[in-house]
This record gives sequence, C-alpha cells and structure tokens, in this order.
Amino acid sequence: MELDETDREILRILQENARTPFSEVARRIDMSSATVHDRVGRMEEAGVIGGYHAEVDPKAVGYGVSAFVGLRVEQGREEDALERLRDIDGVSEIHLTTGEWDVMLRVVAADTDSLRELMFEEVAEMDGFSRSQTMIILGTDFDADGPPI
Amino acid sequence: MELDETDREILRILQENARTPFSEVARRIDMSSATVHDRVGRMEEAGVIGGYHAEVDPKAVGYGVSAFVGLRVEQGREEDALERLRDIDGVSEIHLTTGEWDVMLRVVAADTDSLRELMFEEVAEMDGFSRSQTMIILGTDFDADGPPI
DNA sequence: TCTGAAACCATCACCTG
DNA sequence: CAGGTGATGGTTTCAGA
Repeated sequence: MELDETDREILRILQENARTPFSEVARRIDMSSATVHDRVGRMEEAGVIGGYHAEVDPKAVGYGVSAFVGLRVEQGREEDALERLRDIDGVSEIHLTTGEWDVMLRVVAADTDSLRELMFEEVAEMDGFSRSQTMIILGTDFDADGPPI
Repeated sequence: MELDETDREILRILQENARTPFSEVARRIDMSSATVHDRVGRMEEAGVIGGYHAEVDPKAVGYGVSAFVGLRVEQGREEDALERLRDIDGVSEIHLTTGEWDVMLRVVAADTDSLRELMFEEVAEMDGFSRSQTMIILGTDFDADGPPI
C-alpha cells in the first residue's frame, strides 16, 4: 500500500496515542473525521496498522525481570523447537537472527528465581537447542513507540 | 498500586485492543462504564498503563531491516555514550544488559546498505564503545502484545 | 473527500449500598 | 469508598453528494 504524507501524519498521531479521537486527529491534520475514519480503515485492511495496544508496565503485573535469551538451534529441528518455545509462559518475543545466535527471545519473569526456572527447567530441558545465553535487562534507556515515521 | 482481578481484566482487554470503547469493556466485565473510566484513570495515574500505541508495520513505512546490536562500553563513558545513541535515527530501543554485551540496541533501517551506514558511520565512529555485534532479524515468530496478565 | 444525521460513547456531578 | 445513574456534549460511522 502506498502511503501519502497525510497517512503518515495519522500514523504518527496514533502511534503516540492510539486513543486519540478521530475527530481530534481530523482537526490536527485539517480534514474531516470521515476522511480520517476512511484512511485508518484502509490502513488497517492493508496491515499497515496491526492493532492498538495499551502499554502495560510489567512490574505492575508482577514481572520484575526481563531478559534477552540467545539460543543455538541444532540443524533440522528449528520448527519443532520454535513451536515449543511459543508455549512457554513468559516468552514474549521469538526472533530468528543472524550472528552469534540463531534465535533471540525476549522473556519476562517474576524474579531471578523464576527466570532461572524458566531457563533451566523449561528451555534447557527442550532438546533441539545447544548453547544459550541470558542477558538480563538492567534498565531501559530508551524505548520508542515504534518505527520513526 | 494494588491491582485486583477486575483491573487485570481491563488491562487484558486494552492490551489486546486499546481502542475498545469503555462501554464495551464495561459490558464484558459486567460493570458500568463509569467504573471502567475510573479504574482506567487510576491505572494511568499510577503508571500501570504507560500509554496506548498503534502498532505500525515497519515495512509499510520504509524499514525493511531490523536488528539487535550488542555493544561493549568502555569504563566510565556510559552516560555520554548512551546519550549519543539516543540521537541516532533508527535506534528504537536501548537496553543495559548483563552478559556478553553492556548495551543492547534494537534498530530499524531501510535496507542492509543503510544499516551498514548506521553501524559504520554512526555507531562505530562514536568513541566510548569497543566491540559490537549486529544480529539481523530474519523473521519474527512470535510477538506478544505485552506481558502476560 | 465532505456533509449531515442517527446511534453511540465519554465524562461528570451526584446518588446508593 | 467502590460502584452506579443519568444528563449532556462530543464522537463514530455511514449513506449520499
């Protein structure tokens, strides 16, 4: 889908605050809210907008620790291995990557104890993986709302 | 802030779709929308809800490549180095981590050429860093809307 | 892309158990 | 004091221009 500057402005506004009323978006880009409604609908259709999500503080819901986990996958067992990872509670992202690791996870856990359990009782027990490395996130210095638009 | 099961249900609904009208949230949790309005307001105040964001497909806005970048920081130069990273266009997350890397970035770029520029003309030129490693994301297998609630 | 209108929703002051 | 009611002004949504 081809986006013009108007679409991009709408995206910027909704990326920053997804609950901005279309009527206000319309005011800010100087168009009618029917047009905004239209354009947003088309961008949702096309998959440009994948959804709208409340950003929930992990600590507030009981997750005190986040980490990246790099994994090496044994040849030929990728699919099976990935499927089982998806079912582990606390695994919130699974990426396939180049470089030192084949798979990079993002995980959340209540505390370091439950992170250890997650790693040693769930991930390490799964076969299909060799080596892993856990990089605990000590702090996040910057976290954009999404890609720059 | 103390969250009860009602708060958590509201969070689940808004994490999945931040534009759900409070009146519908109210219907689903069997309460009045005034109560939902109230609870959401309190959770925003308390920072449990950090915001609402449209999820924008990076490819649709011209970013064909995403990567994780691990960096080693030289002793005593952390603050200065982090500040300069934040100003590089395409750097969308900056995390401090334990393990092999001191800093883990998430970056987006138009293509591999501009990723190379980003790395060699911007990051590598900055002093305060030794070693770096770029892990290009070949694909994302799973991406949760946020922490499990 | 807009106008206009009906249905719908957010929000607030004020009750109620 | 958390939750509900009801009024009102704003918002969404859609047909038709």
